[in-house]
Amino acid sequence: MKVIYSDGKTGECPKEDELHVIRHTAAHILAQAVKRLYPTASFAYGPATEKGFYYDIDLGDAKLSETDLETIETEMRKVIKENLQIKPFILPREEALKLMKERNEPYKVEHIADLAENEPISFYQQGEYIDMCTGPHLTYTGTLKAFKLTYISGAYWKNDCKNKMLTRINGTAFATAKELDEFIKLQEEAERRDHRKIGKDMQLFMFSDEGPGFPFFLPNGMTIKNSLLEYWREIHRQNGYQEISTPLIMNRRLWETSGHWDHYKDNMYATEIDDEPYCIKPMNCPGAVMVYSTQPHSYRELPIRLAEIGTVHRHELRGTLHGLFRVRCFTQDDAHLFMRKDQIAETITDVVRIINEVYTKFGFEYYLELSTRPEDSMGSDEDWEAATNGLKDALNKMNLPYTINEGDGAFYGPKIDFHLKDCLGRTWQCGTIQLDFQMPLNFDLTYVDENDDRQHPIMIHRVCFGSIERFIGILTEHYAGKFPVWLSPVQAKVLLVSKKSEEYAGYIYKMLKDANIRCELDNRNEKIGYMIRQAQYTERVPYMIIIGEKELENQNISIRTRDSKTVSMSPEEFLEKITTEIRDRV
RNA sequence: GCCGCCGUGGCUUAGCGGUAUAGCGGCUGAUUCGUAAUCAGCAGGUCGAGGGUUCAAAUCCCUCCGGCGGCUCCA
Repeated sequence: MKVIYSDGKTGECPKEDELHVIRHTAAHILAQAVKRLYPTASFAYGPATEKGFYYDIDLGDAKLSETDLETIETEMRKVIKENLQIKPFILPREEALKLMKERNEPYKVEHIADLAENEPISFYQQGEYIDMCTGPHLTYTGTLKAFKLTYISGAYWKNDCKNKMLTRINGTAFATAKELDEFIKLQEEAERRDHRKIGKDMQLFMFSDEGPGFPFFLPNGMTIKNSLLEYWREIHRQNGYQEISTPLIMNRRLWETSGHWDHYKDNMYATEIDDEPYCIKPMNCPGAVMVYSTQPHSYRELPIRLAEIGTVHRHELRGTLHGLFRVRCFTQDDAHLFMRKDQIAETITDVVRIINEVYTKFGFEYYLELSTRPEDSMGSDEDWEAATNGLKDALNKMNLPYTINEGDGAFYGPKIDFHLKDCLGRTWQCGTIQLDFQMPLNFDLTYVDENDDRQHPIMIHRVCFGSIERFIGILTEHYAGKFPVWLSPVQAKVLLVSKKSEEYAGYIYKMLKDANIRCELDNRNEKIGYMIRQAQYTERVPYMIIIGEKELENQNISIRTRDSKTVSMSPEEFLEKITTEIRDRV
C-alpha cells in the first residue's frame, strides 16, 4: 500500500501500519466532510484508534445526532469519489500558527503551542481541506475503500473535564469491505454477549429505579456468587488467609484518621446516628486495621492476612454506571496483609500468584498496570518511592510485563492493577494490589521486633475478583452465559417427552437432587423442542436430560449439551461424570 | 457530573396530535407429541413522573426521574 510521508516522499507502508494509515486518512476525510456541511466547525484531535478512528469537533451551537451520520457519510463518499490528491507541506512555527489562525482553528493553534519550539510543523492538504498532521497518509482520497461512522459522543478537549466538551464522531475503516463486514458482524455477536442482556435472560440480577447503581442479585445470580465465594474461600484458606467481617457503618472519626474523609469524601455516603456523624464504608481497610490493632503483634506473626468479603458503597457519577461493571454498591473479595519491610517482595509475589491462579482457572487474559502517586494523596515522597519500587521489584522479579499509569494510584499508596476485557474489548480493572505505608502510621499500628522495639507494619490492600459484581459481569460475557457446570445456576434439567415416562423422569430428577446437583424437572405438556429451546437458549443449562419411552425401555438417559450434541448413558454414569466436573470445577 | 440519544403490558416492539399494535412469555382448553417455535381462546398497558400548549397529547414544549453510547472517574 502506497502512502505519502510529511516530507513529500511516497513509499510502501509497512504491513502492520496500513490499518492505522487508512483510519487516519478516514478521519481527515470525515473532517473535510464535516467542514463542508458545517463551515464554522473547528477541529481538535482526530486520531486512528485500535478499533477505528474519531475526530473531536467543536460545532459551535450546532447539535449532531446519530441520524446526521448518514448525511456525513454521504458527504465523505463524495470526497472519496472526487479522488483528491493528498499533499503534505511543512511550515515553520510562526507561519503554521498564522495559517491555523486564518482558518479559524483555535484547537490546532493551542496544539502548536504545546509542541516543542523550532519543530517544523507538517500539514496535509486534500482539496480545500488542510489538517495539521504528522502523517503518513493515503495518497488519494479515492483509495479509502471501506469505512463506516459508528456513533457520536461527547469528549472533553484534552481529556480534561474542566475544558469544553466537544462532539466526537466515531467511525471505523478497513482495507476492504469484507473486513468491514466482518467487523460489524463481530460487534453484533458481542452485543449478544452483553451481560445485561444475558443477566435478564437468565434471571441473574436486576436493578430498580429506587436504587440506581445498586444491584439486586436474583436467586440464579446468587447461586453463581456463592459458588464463586466457595471457591475463593477454599483458595484463601489454603494460602493462610483468615476471614473477618467488619461493620458497614462507622463513626466519621475513623474515616478522618484513615484519610478517607480528606481524600475520598466525594464518593462517600454519610449519615447521622445519635447526633454523631457516621459514614458508610467505601473501602474495607479501616475495618481490617481495627481488627489488627485490637491486639499486640510480634514480628514472628507477620505477615498477617485478613480477608473480608466486604460490601462497600461509593457514590459514583451517574453517567458512569454500567450494568454490573460499574455500580454504586459492590462486594470486594478484599484482604489486608500486614507485614515487615523485608517481607514486601515475597508477599506481593505470593498475592500475584494467587490472582494469576484464579484468572487462569477462568481462561482470562489480563494485562498489568502500575499506578503511581496521584496529586491528591498523603505521605512522604520517600515512602511513596519505596512503595512504588517495592511493586516494581516484585513485577520485575516475576518477569511480568506491565505499563505505568502515572498519577493513578490510591491516595494512600501505589498499586498494581489487573485489567480484564469485556466482550466488546473494553477493559475493566478487576484485581488490584496496593502497597500502603500510610494507614499503619495514621492508626499507629505496631508490632514488636526481635529487639523488643515497636515498628510500624506495612500494609497490602488487595482484591482478586475485584468486585464480585464486575467479575460476574465479565464471566457472563466471557462464557456468553454458558457458565461451567460448577457455576451454573441450574446444572441439569430433566425434560419429559411425554407423560408416559413421567415416573422415570421423576426418579432421575430425585436421584440428581439427592446427590446435591442443582436440578430441575420440566414435566409440562409441551413438545420436547419447546422445552429445549427454553433450557438451552434462555436458561443455558449445561445438561439437558431427555426422558421418553426409549430411555425408560433402555433404563438409560439421553444427555443433550449446550452445543446441541446428544449422548446416551446410564444414570449412574452421568451422575459420576457431573459430580466429578463440579468437584474439580472444570 | 458533562455531550448526544432513548423511555409504550414480564420481554421485544408498532403508532409520533383524534385517548393504544403485534409477537414472545403467562393463564385456560385441545393436541400426548423425540431434540430451538402445534392450534384456539383469555388476561395483562393511568404509553417513566409532574407541569404546560391544544377542543383533543403516547404523539408538541418544559422540568424531573431512569436507561443507553461515550467523556471524565473507577473495583
